[in-house]
Amino acid sequence: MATIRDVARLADVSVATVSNVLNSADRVSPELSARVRAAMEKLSYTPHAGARSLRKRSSGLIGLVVGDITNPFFSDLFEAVEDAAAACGYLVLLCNSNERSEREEAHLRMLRTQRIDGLILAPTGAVSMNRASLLAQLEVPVVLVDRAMEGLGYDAVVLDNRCAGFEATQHLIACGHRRIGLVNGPEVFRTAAERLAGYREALLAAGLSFDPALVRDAGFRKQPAEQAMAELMALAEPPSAVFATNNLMTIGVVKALADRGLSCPQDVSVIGIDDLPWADAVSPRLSAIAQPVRAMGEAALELLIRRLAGTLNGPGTTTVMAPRLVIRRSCGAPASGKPAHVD
Amino acid sequence: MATIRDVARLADVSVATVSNVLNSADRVSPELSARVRAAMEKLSYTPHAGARSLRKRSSGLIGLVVGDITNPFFSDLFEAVEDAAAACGYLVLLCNSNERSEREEAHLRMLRTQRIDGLILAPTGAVSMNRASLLAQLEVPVVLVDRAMEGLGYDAVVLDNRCAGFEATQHLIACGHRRIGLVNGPEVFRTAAERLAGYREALLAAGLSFDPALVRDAGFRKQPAEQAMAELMALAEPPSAVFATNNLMTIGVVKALADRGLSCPQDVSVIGIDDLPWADAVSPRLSAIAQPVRAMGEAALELLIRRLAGTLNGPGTTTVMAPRLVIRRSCGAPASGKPAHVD
DNA sequence: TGCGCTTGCGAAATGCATTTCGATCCGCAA
DNA sequence: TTGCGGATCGAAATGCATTTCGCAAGCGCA
Repeated sequence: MATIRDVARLADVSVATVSNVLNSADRVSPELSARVRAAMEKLSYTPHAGARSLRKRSSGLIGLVVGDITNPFFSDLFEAVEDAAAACGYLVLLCNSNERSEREEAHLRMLRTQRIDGLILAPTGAVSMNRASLLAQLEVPVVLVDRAMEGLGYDAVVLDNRCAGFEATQHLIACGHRRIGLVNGPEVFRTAAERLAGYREALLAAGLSFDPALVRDAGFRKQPAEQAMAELMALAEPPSAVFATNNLMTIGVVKALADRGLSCPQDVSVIGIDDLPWADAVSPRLSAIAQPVRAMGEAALELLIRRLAGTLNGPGTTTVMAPRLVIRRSCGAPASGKPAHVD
Repeated sequence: MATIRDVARLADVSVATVSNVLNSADRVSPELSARVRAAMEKLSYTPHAGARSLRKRSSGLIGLVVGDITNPFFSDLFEAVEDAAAACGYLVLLCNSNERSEREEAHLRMLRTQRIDGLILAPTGAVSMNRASLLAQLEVPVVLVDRAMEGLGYDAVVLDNRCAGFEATQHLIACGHRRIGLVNGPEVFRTAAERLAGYREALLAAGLSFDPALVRDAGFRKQPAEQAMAELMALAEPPSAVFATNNLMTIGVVKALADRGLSCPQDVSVIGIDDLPWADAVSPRLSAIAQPVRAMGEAALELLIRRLAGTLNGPGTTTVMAPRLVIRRSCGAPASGKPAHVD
């Protein structure tokens, strides 16, 4: 493979000139530049990223670590970040932790050996000291997405989760529901805690009482959500509507309903967080709280770029994005009587 | 950030010894190794991937380029490849071309500057000479996934598309259907052409005639599939069942049906290629031809690893994977009369 | 014509880890 | 005691691109 020396030799200039053509184009005369470019073309020369990152103190790499790339939220996020990064000349290194923190930490270490210029992190699980120190060792700007971590001083881009919880619940209340189930994630996550808070506020605002029996932790996963939903429906007084706080759990809830022969929204209304491409194709057409995923990804990248450029300094900022209620058909008036109980 | 020299100084050994501890552990005595390791720990030393890739002739990076990471097929593929790669000590660089070949080519160039050790490619669009030469310039093993490219001599891992088309169609025929629509991708893609071939064979085997009016090209995308389905249903003799040859188009087909107030499978049966996590949760519960995505990703990576290790030589091989028919509820007997025509 | 400055270019140092190859030191045998 | 093989270790070269700094040529101006 051709090196910069080969190009220099062929163009009959010094290597410095070739480098200047590549990097500071204005420092070399047009005709010489053309000659050099022709030589590069002929040799189909491509600079060596390793050598380059060795010399400059930057690799042009940005890390993006997510918990589950098969979750549409994260794949959309990746797409948004990659598009925005490409526009700035950065390459993004995607790391999928499968929601396992050892893997996440292994990834963090490997990102360090890659000498990434910056990191966008959607943290999995709780903040361990271990992870905090891994992040610090990176010695690069970090932007948190989706889930904020307190006290580390990083920038963060998050959904207004309280608002999301409030609006979803409010919508169900507006449909006439009085007993509303909540299939939530673990409250140790701020996202879950805040969505719960919004739920409670909406109940309160409507003069409804909060019933802990209607709230389940399904770990943000499909399978447990199915189980949780089954439990809710087995209650003496089952809810007439359910709010699931992420896309995976929404699927679980809908499946649990279908498995018991209950239909939505006739028997039970459902609303979820995260809109999905097929939500308006299948039955029930799911109403949802949509997250502005693309905007979140772009905002995160912009924060990172500004930190890298030195345009942004000082303590971390938190950007809160507004959720958007998408009304389809999965929420209707509660059935007059108790829903048919199939078992 | 600490360098190998700092570690050497602190451990009071030469840099070569530190390097040996890292790379050929057996070449250094246990106690010295421990001392070095302690020094690395204390300095929280991490080797510089750039410098390393400069000296070794490999970067430890594998490229994976896909057309659309938000398509579950590809995000599953990434997950499988990344898992397998991590087990072999490789890092995977995901490139999302958004199905645009300029972007794909830009990615290929950038992968070259990164000096990737190997590439797994799910090619977008047709094979241009341009792309072929970009691949050749990479000078690394290439494994094709999902869509094979003829004549370049690369290894490939593909679905048995003929069989997939055959089985899907056969299933619909077994349900009693006689007029079966095909919402296919562009026939310039072998995947599409072969799925069509399977469809025709199944018709033939059942003594049914092939009606070109029932076949539409929806470009493997949702929106056009919706349109195509609308056209099919507007036919004087609309099909009583439809086979969509990928997940995006399946969604479009289902949506078109729902939009016209038709229900599945009562009015029209639907089967698609690619199984989806929500397929058994919503209505219709979609029957589908599942692709062994994980296995395909793993097979692709293994081929690559064997090429890299020199265990595998010679001309490219093609690994054909068997599809699996997943029967749920979206295929039933055709309605006795013509389906209600709502417009 | 001569002086000083701008501009364009090249030589060489630099960044970090790997690897080759020669040096050293050990124990063991003669 | 001397010599030798083997096990360990270290000095230095190497890979590639960037960048600093000095040099030279070309320019304008007096």
